Amino acid sequence: MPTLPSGLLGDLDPTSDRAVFRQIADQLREAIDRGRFREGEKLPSEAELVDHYGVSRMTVRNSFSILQGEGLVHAEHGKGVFVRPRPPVRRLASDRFARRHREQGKSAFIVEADAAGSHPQVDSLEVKEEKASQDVSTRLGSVRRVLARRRRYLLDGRPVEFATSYLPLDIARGTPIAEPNPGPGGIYARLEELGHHLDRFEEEIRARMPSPAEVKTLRLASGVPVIHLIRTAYDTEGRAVEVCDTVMAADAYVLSYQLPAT
Amino acid sequence: MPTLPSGLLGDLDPTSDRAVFRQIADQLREAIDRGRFREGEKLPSEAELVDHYGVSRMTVRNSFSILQGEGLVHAEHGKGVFVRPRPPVRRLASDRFARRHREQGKSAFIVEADAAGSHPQVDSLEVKEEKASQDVSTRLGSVRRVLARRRRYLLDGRPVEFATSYLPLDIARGTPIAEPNPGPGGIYARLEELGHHLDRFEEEIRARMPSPAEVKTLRLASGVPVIHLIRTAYDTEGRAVEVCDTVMAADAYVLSYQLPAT
DNA sequence: CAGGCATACTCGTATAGACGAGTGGGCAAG
DNA sequence: CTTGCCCACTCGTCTATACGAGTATGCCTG
Repeated sequence: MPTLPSGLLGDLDPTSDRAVFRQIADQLREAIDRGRFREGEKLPSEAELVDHYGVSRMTVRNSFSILQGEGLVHAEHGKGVFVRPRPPVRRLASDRFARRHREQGKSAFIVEADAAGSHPQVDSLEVKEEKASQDVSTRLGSVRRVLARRRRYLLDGRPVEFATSYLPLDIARGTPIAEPNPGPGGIYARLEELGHHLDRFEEEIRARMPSPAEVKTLRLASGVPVIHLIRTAYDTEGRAVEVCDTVMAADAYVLSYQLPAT
Repeated sequence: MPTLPSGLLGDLDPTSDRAVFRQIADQLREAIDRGRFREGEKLPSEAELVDHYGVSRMTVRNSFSILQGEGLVHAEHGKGVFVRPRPPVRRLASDRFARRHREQGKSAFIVEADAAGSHPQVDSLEVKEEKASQDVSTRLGSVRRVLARRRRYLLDGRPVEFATSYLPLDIARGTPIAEPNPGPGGIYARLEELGHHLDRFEEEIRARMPSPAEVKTLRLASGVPVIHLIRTAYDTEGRAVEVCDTVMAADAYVLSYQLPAT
């Protein structure tokens, strides 16, 4: 086992109140922040740190688990612990549903990702009628059953977003909206063709840690939160015509909104 | 030590591939989700779970640390492990900076919290001139130095938000904006009085795990992400007149935006 | 009755050891 | 040279133990 380059990491302060594993985590964090370890680079192995600090292995692992919780590092079984690379972020602008973006044949996601030089994919397509949850029912104005459209978005093979659209059956049933591929411009284009002219959207944004199911679906590393966005689309008569529930890997997104200062 | 009520938690599956500590975490998580343990309620102690499952204490603690990372529970030294209560959320509407909200003498935060029946506070007031960071400088259009206004917001004694406003010196120096208390309507009202008529805001939203400093300032429990919001205010001439950098405890906020479907 | 202390229970920190499993490189056999 | 195995190194899981420190309760003392 190669010994640790001296000077890379400091020593422990036995007089400090701070727990040993926190001191080790502090030193590793600082080294990462200062760029002594770069993105994707391997940190010293547990055994090396055990030697360097003269502590037991569980103490070192405890330090790593702190950094993992902060989303700074991730462990790979059999390989080592690595500085977590920051993925390229997808910027969602508040005008992303403007009519002018709805002209092309491909979905906004595909067009935008292609432009950014990434390889986009959409999978997990599921379209079915189901009972509306309490929340969705309230937002759509007390509907019992809805058409649900589920899909997962991937960039360069990595899942980044999982979204479900809910539409009242009297609007969607028997229309292209109920097809797996609703056609150019997506369901908003279809809604307008069907006479439901869109007036405004309302978006609610939360952030939280993912459920185990979300970790699985989005292949999330530990220490990565999700952004939970719920969008409601209203037509010009003030009726809610769609609710879209989206869960995004928070390390892959920046949301951007333009607000008038009225 | 009281023995665990039978039936509350299941048994382990020795044939399962799933690690023991994950199985225990699964069972606790499910019990919480089903409401068998309510918000704020104490979970079985480590010793009780050691007895119930016949595993070592570190294994039980490992299970708890999973649930802590998910933000489901929090431990209190000397007391026990508790289901983390969901605090009341503060809803931020996208029209919160509209002029009509700027008339009253008190800040938007105080007015809104009072209306919601909470006890609001603002502290950590710091107003000083400093060197602009690279990011702030870019956003404000290559300024070197800025006026920085820092403050922390609390609801019912709990810190929920930490914000810093940056303004170019040529706008803010020597004006009420450079005073600790800028007066009724806040700095946006002062900006308009000084002839900088606000035209629009741009808000960028990210979510991530907090830094140790943010954990301290916002007294965050583990497993609680932060929402990082950067707002830039533009005047009618298109000049950026303020950048506000805000870090919010994600469990205390829902952001809401109204978007036209143009 | 009031105050203080002892105690039991809680989680926090740390050690030492064991075995398992994924990865990758080198060496030996074909 | 290629194939396949072995081994070293990595992290993952689990046990058993020890002591420290915060909390709450009840008893004992004044």
